[in-house]
Amino acid sequence: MRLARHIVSDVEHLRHVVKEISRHDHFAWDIETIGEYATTPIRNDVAWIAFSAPGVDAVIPMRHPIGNKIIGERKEPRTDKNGKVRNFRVPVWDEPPPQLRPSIVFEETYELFESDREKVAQNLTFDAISIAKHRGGSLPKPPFHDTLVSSWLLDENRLNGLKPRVREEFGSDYDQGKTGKHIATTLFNDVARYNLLDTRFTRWLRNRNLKGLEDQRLFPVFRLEMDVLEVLLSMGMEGAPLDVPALHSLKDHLEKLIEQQEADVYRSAGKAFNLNAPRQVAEVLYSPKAKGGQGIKPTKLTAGGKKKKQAGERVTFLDYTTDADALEKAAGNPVVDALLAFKESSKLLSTYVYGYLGDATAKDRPCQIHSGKIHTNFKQYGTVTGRFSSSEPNLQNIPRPGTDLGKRIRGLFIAPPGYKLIVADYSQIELRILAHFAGPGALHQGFLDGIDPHTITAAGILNLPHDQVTGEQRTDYGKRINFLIGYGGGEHLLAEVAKIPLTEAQNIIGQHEASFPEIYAYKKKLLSVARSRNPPHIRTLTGRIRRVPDVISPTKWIRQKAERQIINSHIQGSAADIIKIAMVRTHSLLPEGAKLILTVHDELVTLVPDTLIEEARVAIHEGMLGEGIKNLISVPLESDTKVVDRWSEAK
DNA sequence: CTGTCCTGCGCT
DNA sequence: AAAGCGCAGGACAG
Ligand SMILES: Cc1cn([C@H]2C[C@H](O)[C@@H](COP(=O)(O)OP(=O)(O)OP(=O)(O)O)O2)c(=O)[nH]c1=O
Ligand SMILES: [Mg+2]
Ligand SMILES: [Mg+2]
Repeated sequence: MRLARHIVSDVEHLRHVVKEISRHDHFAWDIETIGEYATTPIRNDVAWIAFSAPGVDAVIPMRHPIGNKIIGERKEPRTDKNGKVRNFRVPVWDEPPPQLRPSIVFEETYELFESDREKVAQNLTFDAISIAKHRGGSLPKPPFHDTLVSSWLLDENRLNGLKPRVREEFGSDYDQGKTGKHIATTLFNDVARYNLLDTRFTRWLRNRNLKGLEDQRLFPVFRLEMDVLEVLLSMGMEGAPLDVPALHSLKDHLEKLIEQQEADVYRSAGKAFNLNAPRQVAEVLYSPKAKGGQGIKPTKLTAGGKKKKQAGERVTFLDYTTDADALEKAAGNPVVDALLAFKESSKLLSTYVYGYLGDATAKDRPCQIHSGKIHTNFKQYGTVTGRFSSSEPNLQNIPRPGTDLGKRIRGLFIAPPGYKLIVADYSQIELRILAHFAGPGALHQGFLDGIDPHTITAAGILNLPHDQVTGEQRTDYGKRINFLIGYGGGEHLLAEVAKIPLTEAQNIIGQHEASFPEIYAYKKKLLSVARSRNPPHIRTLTGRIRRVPDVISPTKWIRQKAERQIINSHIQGSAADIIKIAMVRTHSLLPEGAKLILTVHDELVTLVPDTLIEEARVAIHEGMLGEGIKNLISVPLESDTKVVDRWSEAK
């Protein structure tokens, strides 16, 4: 490859390239980003952009900081993590060649991204949101092909990053040096080559994946996913508004609280130790009183401890778990009680408060708040079942409002003045899907009759009348137990979770089998279908595939685990299908000004101007439950919808 | 210094 | 040995 002629550094060349690309009905693009916020699409600086179409490969540098050779060395004082100032030797490079200004590049390429050509990228949301900044906030227009998503649909179990995919499909290993991780300090021509190859291989991969989608009859799901991608773009641009002053007060509150709780533990234990270090905690709790410990009898091994035992090694009390469950069994011991209190607040402070505010002294802990909003990364390819995952930060594990601290954290997510949050969550979603798949029987009939199985289960276990089951009891003794049993949980775990004797747990599982034979028949059939295919797999409601080769493993425990995964994936994956369809429908039905901002597996959070509440409510209802979605399953779909100022108020 | 594993825990 | 996630801190390897 003659690299130089693909590098675009003047406007005439750029215009020529745009014209060449325009002759095709699709093109791939890829960007390289730099700066403190290189991996934050709403904030990063786009330093390079490259395009690829059949017969066209062009790479356009815009703000690469360095040239092609090292010309010296410089000492730079930096503070290390212990706060000490040290001198680091850093290379000095020559100046980069002349580069086009981003404003010109995005002006000249503007129409390409507006056109009806298919726009191809690997992890398209990142590249699209990153360039929207330079396009006056305008996102590229569909149609799209995200090769990360198509690769994932074709095989959810493998690494679907560009490098491993290219290695697999084309046998090329073009970046052993991990250029992508440090663009700003990589030589100009090396970045150019890297950016060009990424883009070209993305286009090639698109062509490969199109064939695969066809072969595996995955086009309908792929089209759904590309519609979902548009919604994710909008959500990524919008972000979730945060009550920043309240976050700072909460920080002060938690820091004071934790200081006290820490002191409480040390006082009761008679010594100081690292409360975040499980082995140190185990030492204090489980070593005999004579040796200065608490002499508590350890109950359950850690995963590592179990392995040791299997391997025939000796286990000590350092191999026993110090998790909250184990500690609760020793409740009453002052060290344990103080430790439990500490664990709750320290988890919340480090994950949700420091996590959002970041640490100015550590560049791997950036502040996650931008103009009062948090923009999570919803990964469309983030699970093997079809659900999204959420990261940087994860907004799908915000504490429930059941405790004071949980309420204060969930309450940080707000509607600004003049707006409301509409929070809509499907009712018993996966149980309804199970009823659909299992067909006629008690569960199916129950849903037709309007029952709430979570409340019924909780009432049964707690021996309470239905109308006396609290929301928390419904979750802890209803939901958890229904899904535990439904997804193949054993009697010991059931006894543990439900806090009932083993015999009662055995009874409950036996009764379940007797009351819902159709569920067990469905599972059996599903597994035999899965096993009959090569490789073993199932398809969800929309035809999404989950491949579980382990279901034919000769090893019993591996095979049985795979069986549970198949059953769970069929149902969880179908629930994911439903929420994805609902997102696409809702997005297009919402009035201008109302925006979907979050999704939590079976929940949609929408930010709505006060004036549009009723319109938006109707749109969300229609999106989640209307014709065309409710027909997907044979039991009614229901949702629970709340209009609130703070997320914590929806419960 | 960076990267990886383990333990533990937040959520659906 | 219900399923599916991501993140923090400690411990350790390089
Ligand atoms: C809480 C929980 C949920 N899930 C799955 C199944 C649920 O249907 C799905 C959504 O979770 P939830 O919305 O918490 O539960 P739900 O929809 O069954 O009940 P509700 O009427 O209160 O909304 O996530 C589990 O697999 N295990 C669990 O412990
Ligand atoms: Mg629900
Ligand atoms: Mg939910």
